[in-house]
Amino acid sequence: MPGTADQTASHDPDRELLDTLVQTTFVVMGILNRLSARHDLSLTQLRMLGILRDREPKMAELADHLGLERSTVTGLVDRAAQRGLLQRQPSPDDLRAAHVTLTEQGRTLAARGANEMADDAGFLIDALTTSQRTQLLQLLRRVCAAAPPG
Amino acid sequence: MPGTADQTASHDPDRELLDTLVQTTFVVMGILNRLSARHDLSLTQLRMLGILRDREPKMAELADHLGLERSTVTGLVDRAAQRGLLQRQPSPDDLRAAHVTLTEQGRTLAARGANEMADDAGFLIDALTTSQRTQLLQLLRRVCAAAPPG
DNA sequence: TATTGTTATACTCTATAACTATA
DNA sequence: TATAGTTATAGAGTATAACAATA
Repeated sequence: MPGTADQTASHDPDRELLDTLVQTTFVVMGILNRLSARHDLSLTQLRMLGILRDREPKMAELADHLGLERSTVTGLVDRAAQRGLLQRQPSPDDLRAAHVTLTEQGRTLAARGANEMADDAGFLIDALTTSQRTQLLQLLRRVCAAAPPG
Repeated sequence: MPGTADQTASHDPDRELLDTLVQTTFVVMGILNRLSARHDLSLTQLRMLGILRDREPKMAELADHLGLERSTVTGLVDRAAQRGLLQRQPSPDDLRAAHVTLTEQGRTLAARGANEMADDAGFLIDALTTSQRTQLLQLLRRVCAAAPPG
């Protein structure tokens, strides 16, 4: 922070909190990236599997969840389907639409990812006491609640 | 009896905390992605500018900070240099090595990114009281402290 | 010999624009 | 006409392997 006309974290406590939140984001992203790579997945693919664990959205809905363009999702789904992780199911009420659903293999991999995340990221909260973990959970829930529905 | 391949967060509080941490990560990543895109930057490029605000690392060091391969960073630096955001400076002690340094333009953009982050992500902590913000900062610092040096 | 960085190559990710089939 | 999804295209991000120059 020294050296520059720093608008950085300096003395604004909110700024400092947001900086730390961003730093935390990169830490978790790194862990998720390595975890994904271990299974020959991108972070986006892993995230997609996570989303599909409790949803069977149409392509456009999936694109919304991911915050990506429909054409991008076409490719993501193509590659995942080619690996046998998911399928396109025709929609009963709309001949144009397709629902994306996990295969057994996809469901297994998604569950495995969740388990490995617990293993790989567990050390992050090792230094926290039980009550600190509870506190952090409450606070992060409030933060997520502020975000637009994903 | 979790015979029901119990999906999501179930009842393990640590699992639930990590899930929420991941969810928070995707929320912040989305904000950072949109912020970057607004300036025709990728998230990685924005992050690189952030790193270079208080460092002038060699290529290999920058690669370590980013958690990417040296060859990948060659391309990232090439494109950023072409836009006038940074430069390669020859190292005084090693003819092979090059230090990466921000240009004035790069420094300005990095500062602007930090400011806009405060604007764009501020709403995430709007619902928190002052003491909750302090609490969250302390907790996240502890989480980041557990991570390997970046 | 080992290290620093680049090049060559091959993917995946991503967006925009144009297209098709259905609504 | 409008919507769901794909295709075509182009560029960025990423890794692996091979290479040049320096240490």
